[in-house]
Amino acid sequence: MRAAGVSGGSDNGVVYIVVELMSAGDADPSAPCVRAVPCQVDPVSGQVHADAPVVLSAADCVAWVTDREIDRPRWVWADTSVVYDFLLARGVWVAKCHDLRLSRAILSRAAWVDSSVFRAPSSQAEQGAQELAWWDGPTPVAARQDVLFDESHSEVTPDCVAELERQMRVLRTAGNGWRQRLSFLMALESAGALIAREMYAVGVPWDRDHHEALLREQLGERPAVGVRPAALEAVAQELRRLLDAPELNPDSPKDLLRALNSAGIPVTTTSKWALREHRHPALAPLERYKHLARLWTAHGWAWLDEWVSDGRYRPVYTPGGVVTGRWGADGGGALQLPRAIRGAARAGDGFTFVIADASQLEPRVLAAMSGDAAMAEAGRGGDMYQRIADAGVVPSREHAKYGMLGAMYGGTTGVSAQVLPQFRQAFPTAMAMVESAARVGERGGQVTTWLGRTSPPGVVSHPDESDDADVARERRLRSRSYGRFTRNFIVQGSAAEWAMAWMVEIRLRLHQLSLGDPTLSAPSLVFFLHDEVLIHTPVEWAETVAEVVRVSARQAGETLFPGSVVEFPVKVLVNDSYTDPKVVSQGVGESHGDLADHAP
DNA sequence: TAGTACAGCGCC
DNA sequence: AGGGCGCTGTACTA
Repeated sequence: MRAAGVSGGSDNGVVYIVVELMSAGDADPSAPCVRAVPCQVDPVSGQVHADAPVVLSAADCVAWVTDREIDRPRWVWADTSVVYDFLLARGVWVAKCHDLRLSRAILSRAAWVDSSVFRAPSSQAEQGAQELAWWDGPTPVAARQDVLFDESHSEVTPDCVAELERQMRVLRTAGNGWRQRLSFLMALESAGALIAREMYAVGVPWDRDHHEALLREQLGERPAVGVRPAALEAVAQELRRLLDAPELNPDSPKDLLRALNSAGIPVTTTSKWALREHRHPALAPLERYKHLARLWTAHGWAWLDEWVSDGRYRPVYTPGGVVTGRWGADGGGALQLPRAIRGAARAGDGFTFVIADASQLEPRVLAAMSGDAAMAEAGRGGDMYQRIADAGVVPSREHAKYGMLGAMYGGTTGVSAQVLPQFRQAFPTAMAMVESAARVGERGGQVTTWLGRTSPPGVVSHPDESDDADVARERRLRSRSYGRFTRNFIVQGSAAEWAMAWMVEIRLRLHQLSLGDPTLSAPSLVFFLHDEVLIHTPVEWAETVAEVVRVSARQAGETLFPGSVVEFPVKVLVNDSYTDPKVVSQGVGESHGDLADHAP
């Protein structure tokens, strides 16, 4: 299957259907609910030719498209989280969309386009300016489903067709190569938004009893509100005794720091890594206290009450929520679920999880985008860090790992700085790319990811003779810091693009699978963590799904980096609970996604 | 009382 | 070590 949803490089001939919700209706799929405007986009000018609007029910949405023999039109709407939630609740699955807000954010920051039309209304200045501001603002309360169609809140009626046309025109101010990449990026970002809402709708099967047993084991019984759990209070008491500080509140860093200093521990911060430099009988219990306190406050009973219902944990993702293009999370801590509680994610009866993560994704993306042949070669057929060590570039796997992290993050000390010269020599092309990105950032310039997402403008600050030494030093530090950011931006952001392409491929293939068996028991993507996905699937499809995950990784690499020899192996694990493929399947996981998978 | 800054730690 | 986040409690400001 060619992944139509991903190959958004060209929009020639694509039919766009602009969709707006027009009536709350009810859950009845036959009730009229959306106004749909079929459009064609002129490939040269970007002009949008709109047909007459049609009013559709949810049931119509699918049938109508089929009747018109349109294969997978691109649905266009202001906000995926508003319109798609509405459609999903009525059983409408959408193959691909164009999220106007997410796409506008990409285009309006992109270095390679002239986006002035987003800021300069051509006519009807007052009204026009308001509408332009609407597009850049947050989703208005009135558009959210909980208060949908509450007219009192909406002062501006956004014109989705007009916004689509603005975006298509802006896109065409980019050179041909960047136009295709940005177009692709918008397609990926929009598809990601679909996936994020589908994940929310499905949820991760979550075993409350298991989670509570885990809490009881470590913290004791659930305490009254505002009271420390017994086990935590016991550790606090022990700390007060060991530090000879009867009034100590270990939750107060200030209080704690004072107590530590009084006890003769010369630290200036109470952070875990600083304390590990010292020896004192209180430090082990303190680390234990911090661990338990975190578990209790962030992922304890209150978390369960708020985020798990009907046996499902529903992660709230915000695609494009991070400057680099990574997804963010909004409540529930979807991107910070501690390993310690992941075991509470348990597959339902007759189901299991396919857990997959991409091995050493960022270095591989760096190798591919820079075209560094040596780095690509180091990633062939196995553990990249081990192979770098084996090749004699550095003495050990650890050196290779920290060297790579230093290259991508801008490490200046320790092992990462120490092996920099060897890395420069062994991987000149890749190192030149990240170091060039760093220099651009240091000068206050902007860099872009592989698909053209652009870093925020840096702060340009020129030296001045009147500066004293401190000011000059501060400016140098800021400049270096921004350089580390832009250095990492190109890698982290491009890796996020790979991850989205991977997930979109997986989604379309899983959908193909379920077409053959249109029952409720289809495999679903339920969780995502930067370079890792969790799929809930009927047991009998687990191996098929595992293969889908591997094939999709290969396809994502080929789609993003055509002709590149860089491999993107994934570790795949089939398990009834959410455990870590990195830990559980050393060796085993690789044999799933092994060399045979990458053979021509 | 409400909002915000910061420290600290969870994840990648 | 170095990049990106979200969430929590404490401590502080308005």
